[in-house]
Amino acid sequence: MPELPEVETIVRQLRPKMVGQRITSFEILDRKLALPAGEELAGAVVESVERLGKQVALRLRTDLGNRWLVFQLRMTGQLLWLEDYQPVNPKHVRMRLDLGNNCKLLFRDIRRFGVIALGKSRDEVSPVGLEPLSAEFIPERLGSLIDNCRQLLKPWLLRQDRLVGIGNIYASEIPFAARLSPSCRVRTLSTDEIHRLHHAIISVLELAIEHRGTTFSDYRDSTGEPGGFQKLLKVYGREAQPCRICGETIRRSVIGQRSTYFCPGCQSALL
DNA sequence: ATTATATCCTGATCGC
DNA sequence: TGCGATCAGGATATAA
Repeated sequence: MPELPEVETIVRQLRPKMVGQRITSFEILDRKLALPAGEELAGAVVESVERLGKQVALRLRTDLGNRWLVFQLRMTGQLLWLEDYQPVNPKHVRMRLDLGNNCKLLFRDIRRFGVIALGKSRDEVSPVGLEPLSAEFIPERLGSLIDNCRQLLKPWLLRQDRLVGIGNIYASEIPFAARLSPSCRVRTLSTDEIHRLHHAIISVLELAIEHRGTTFSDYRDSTGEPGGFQKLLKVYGREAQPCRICGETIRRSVIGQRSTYFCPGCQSALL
């Protein structure tokens, strides 16, 4: 499931390949994908490739002005970059962009939860939450985002209207790194705990980016390669295995209908 | 206002 | 061998 580190990995790979390239043609192969005014895409030039939360955004220069083409990969979406006649698994391809020199960008998506949108400005296509790797994200800002919220920590981390980019894997890994229970109430966190959480969010996401994201099932980068961070997961998917820090048995519980993993030894205030 | 639940969708897995 | 049930979860709409 592509979260911030996985999407960042894809964006960093696509940027040098795509910037300056012209979209010569495109095809939508899944009629579930609606793209109003999609005809504006043909002939557009890619000005930049950016990550907006969990979205991959292409800023395009078209005859009608700037356009933003954004891909939400959701559960199983992949953006695959192909050069020349490089073979690819043709199944589940939902959209194809043709660029110069026989290069193609394929949007593959097994479960078809992914979404494509076309907007006229960055604001129009940006998620509302704060980027956790931006300079604005400081402990005091985290505190004000939490404010008086009554939610448990783990579901709070999944809220894209507060912080963007965290999904179910990192929403377990971050509380572990902060030594906080995923089921503690965010409003009860002390100043010290807010600082630990702030540091954990940044360090876990940055380390995961260094390792090109986590492949648990379907995630692949734009070259089709899996990530490397799954080898470094401390709790996610490790139910009944020993904690790498304290040796206690990692446990799984369901919070907000989602699997949640934690170490009862390292993370206080258990469920 | 907040929190819980249902929905979308396919492939992998499991029990019989 | 096959078949049905279950599970995985990002985001959103709707219900409580």
